[in-house]
Amino acid sequence: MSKKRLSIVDIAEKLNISKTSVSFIMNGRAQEKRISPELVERVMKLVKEVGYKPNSLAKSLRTGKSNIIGLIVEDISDPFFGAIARLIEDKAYKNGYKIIYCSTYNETQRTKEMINMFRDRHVDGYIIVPPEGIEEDIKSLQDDNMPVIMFDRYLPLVDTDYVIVNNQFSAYNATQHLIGQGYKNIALISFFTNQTQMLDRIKGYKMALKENNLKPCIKELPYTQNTKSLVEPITSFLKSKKNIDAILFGTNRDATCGLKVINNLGIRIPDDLAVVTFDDSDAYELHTPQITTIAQPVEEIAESVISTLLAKLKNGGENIKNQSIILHTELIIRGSSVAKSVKA
Amino acid sequence: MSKKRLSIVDIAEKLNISKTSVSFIMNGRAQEKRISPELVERVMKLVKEVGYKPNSLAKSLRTGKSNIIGLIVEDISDPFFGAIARLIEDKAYKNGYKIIYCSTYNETQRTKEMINMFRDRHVDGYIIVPPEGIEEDIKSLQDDNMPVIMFDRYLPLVDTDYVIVNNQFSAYNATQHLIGQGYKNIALISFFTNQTQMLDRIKGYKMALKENNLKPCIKELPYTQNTKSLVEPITSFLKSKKNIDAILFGTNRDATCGLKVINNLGIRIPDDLAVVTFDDSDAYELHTPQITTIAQPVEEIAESVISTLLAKLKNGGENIKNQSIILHTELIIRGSSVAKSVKA
DNA sequence: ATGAAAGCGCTAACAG
DNA sequence: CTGTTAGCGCTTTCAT
Repeated sequence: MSKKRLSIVDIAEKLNISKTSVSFIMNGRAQEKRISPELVERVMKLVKEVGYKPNSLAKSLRTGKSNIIGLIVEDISDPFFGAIARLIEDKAYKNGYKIIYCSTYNETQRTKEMINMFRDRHVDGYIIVPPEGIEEDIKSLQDDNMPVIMFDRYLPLVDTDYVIVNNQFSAYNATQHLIGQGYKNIALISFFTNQTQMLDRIKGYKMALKENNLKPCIKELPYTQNTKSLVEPITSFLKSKKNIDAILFGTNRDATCGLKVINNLGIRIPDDLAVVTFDDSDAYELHTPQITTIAQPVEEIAESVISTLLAKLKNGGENIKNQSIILHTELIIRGSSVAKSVKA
Repeated sequence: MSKKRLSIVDIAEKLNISKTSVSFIMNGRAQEKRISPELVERVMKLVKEVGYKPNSLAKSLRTGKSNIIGLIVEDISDPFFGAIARLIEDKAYKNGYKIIYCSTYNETQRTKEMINMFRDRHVDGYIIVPPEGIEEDIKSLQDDNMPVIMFDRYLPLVDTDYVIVNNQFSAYNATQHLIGQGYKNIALISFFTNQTQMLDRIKGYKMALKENNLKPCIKELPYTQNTKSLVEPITSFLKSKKNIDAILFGTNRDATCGLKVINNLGIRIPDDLAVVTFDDSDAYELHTPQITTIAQPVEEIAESVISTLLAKLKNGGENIKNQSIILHTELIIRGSSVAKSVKA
């Protein structure tokens, strides 16, 4: 069929007019340019007929806009990020933007490469879940006037838009909940990082304990794509800390792996050990007993991220000051954290 | 900083040479064009110094190649597709290709639009999990010599590369397993579609039953993004079919929702009802009892898809005949399908 | 109201 | 060995 794509000149030639007119008409500027409705009619008819589509690459080259948004998340196969990616994608498409995405796995070097690839590809805006150490790259993006918005966490030393949740309160609240249910030796198990979301969660956890004169006990895990490698450290931690009676997991990755270990060891929830985790997932609802979670408002996060970015994009990127949007989580209390039963 | 990106002419001018030379050198064709190593040296030094990056848009416009692969899956937030997307992305990047992705939600119209967007964006190749009704669009892609590979299912009326699993045997095998464990009233619950993977699964299920003189019982569900709407039909099905003693779920979506219903109704697994499902997931391993699954070889699928596509891409897209790659699943037997206990 | 022409940054014939 | 030049397809200023 269409062995060769037709260009704007093909259209112009067939109609014996100049490509300028075609261009104006295609871009809805006929009125403005006072092109006769009759001509507009003829052009549109032919365009429809032959299925002419402007070459967006050429358009981008000329205009400098690509209508592509770069989405850089920690791991696209993580349910939390996957769900947000889906929602963002959806809203972006509805606004005429496409998404190029990739995963950082929290690797600084990889992230830098991804940013460069996107920049190279002339994406119009960036949505980034930042690992540490990319401050300079972000600044350089901003120097080029590229809109950048972060979510899940942010870089304290760079002024960007960002959307996060109230991590500190969420962790504080969840810990208070456990304490209220009678638990006293509450551990926090989470991957180790200096990222803001985790720092805040740890802070909230510690504050709740302090308020109640309890001692914190934190088990730091490495960040790894291969969750199997988390089994050993979690197992030995649980074995060595027999007095722990409740665990707060920092992320769903940690919890998913942790629950496997707990089940393997035959530890009963909540009788032997109460469990609360960040991020909701089907797995927790299906678990027996169901797992209490700090559910993040996934839809609101996606909505805030994309609408903030689109606003900048429409506006030409300037004039609007950066925003910090802090959304609230919901503590969904389930069976894994019910009141501690008095044991023999 | 870099208020304005420099172009190839900037480099050429600074060195007082022509942009052609710069272009050849940048593309590693210095040797071939017998450009003096000394000049190459000088150019590379300046390029590094000022951080010159060729404008890939202009390059694409000129060469017709974009180094982008379009990935169209059913739902990026589904664990199965998310995991494959991640692996594909990884391998693509390693080969110098980027990924633009989107989700179809099995909607024909949406898929057509996505394909058009990708085509418009001049992607070099397509990886598609096809819904029904896009045969013409695919053929049109092929008319333009675009490499297309499908996975999870294929379109019987279009000759493309595809990677699938042995769905019929897998369903047959799983059903035989249930029968071998003493179950006799085995239902299949799955979303309704004429897609090949599902047709094959149904076929395998039916054959196993037929071989054993058992009657099939199929509950068809609509495909929907909102799994909440599946609760009602599954609930009423389970309530009305009291004699069912085992269920095979057609996909992880169906199973995840189905398990919630089962748990809600207080039905015990496997005493009241045995369960087997397609697609493995953390949720099934964490479930009590653990769920028997037909695990698809996610890594192999991703590997086959991307390497087949890359081969076509390197080759210029022609000459290589299309391949059908059929990978094998693994039946992971867990507690949800152990031998039926003799009930009172 | 419409068209000519310049140019976005790059590649690749073709010359020299 | 290196440079000139003609586009890729589009937008947009400036003429007419």
